[in-house]
Amino acid sequence: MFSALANPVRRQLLDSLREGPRAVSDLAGQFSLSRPSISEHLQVLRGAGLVREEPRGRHRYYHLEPQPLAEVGQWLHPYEHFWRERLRSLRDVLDEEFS
Amino acid sequence: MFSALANPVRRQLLDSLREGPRAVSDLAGQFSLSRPSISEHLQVLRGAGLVREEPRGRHRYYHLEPQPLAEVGQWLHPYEHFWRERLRSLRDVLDEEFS
DNA sequence: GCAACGCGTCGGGAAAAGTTGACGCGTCGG
DNA sequence: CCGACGCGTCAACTTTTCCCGACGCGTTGC
Repeated sequence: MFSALANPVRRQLLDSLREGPRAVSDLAGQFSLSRPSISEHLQVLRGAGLVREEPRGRHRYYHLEPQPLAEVGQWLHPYEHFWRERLRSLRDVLDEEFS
Repeated sequence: MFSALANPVRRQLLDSLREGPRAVSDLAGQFSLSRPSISEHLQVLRGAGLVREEPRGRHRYYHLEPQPLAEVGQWLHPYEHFWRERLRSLRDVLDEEFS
């Protein structure tokens, strides 16, 4: 899951798919990468359950499938508490400094 | 940032550091990895700003520094909307199915 | 039909990541 | 002062990731 998101190209692919389903060549147009590379990135995303493919004629539309990202949110959750804590204490310091 | 979290060992290191600062050998004990490996993983985390080192005597305590994780939260945020949407519609289907 | 198109996949090469033993440096305890 | 300890770093190796050209297969349009 995390390793699927480790690559910036794959994250950008997901970002693009937020606006709706897209065909491979269409997606590949955004990058200075060969089409096979994009195809393989999409396979990785599919392996993580983050996209779904819908073959339509000779095109193949990829759909965003965001549920697995909830797992990332779960991992992140205990830390959210921590960094909010941090920001709060920072704010307190600043309050004291400039009050 | 994401690539720093891509490795399961590094995520587990962060998890351990949630409970408080720890020395390297102490951390290394949890894994079936050599100590140098752990050291280098910690360097990666330090490069991402996720840990801070506090040398104390011949030990070196690593502290969790969770702020940069907020960046992950930000990236995730637009998707949160999506997967909640998904769960809601799933719930609606189930409601209709079993009501 | 048949040429052009859209894709997946495979083979192979390059680059990056991960792992370890060996070494060196500072610190601690006796 | 000296041996043991904790740690970072380096050199070398293995594994994984990334990228592309080449190929094959089904689809589309003429």
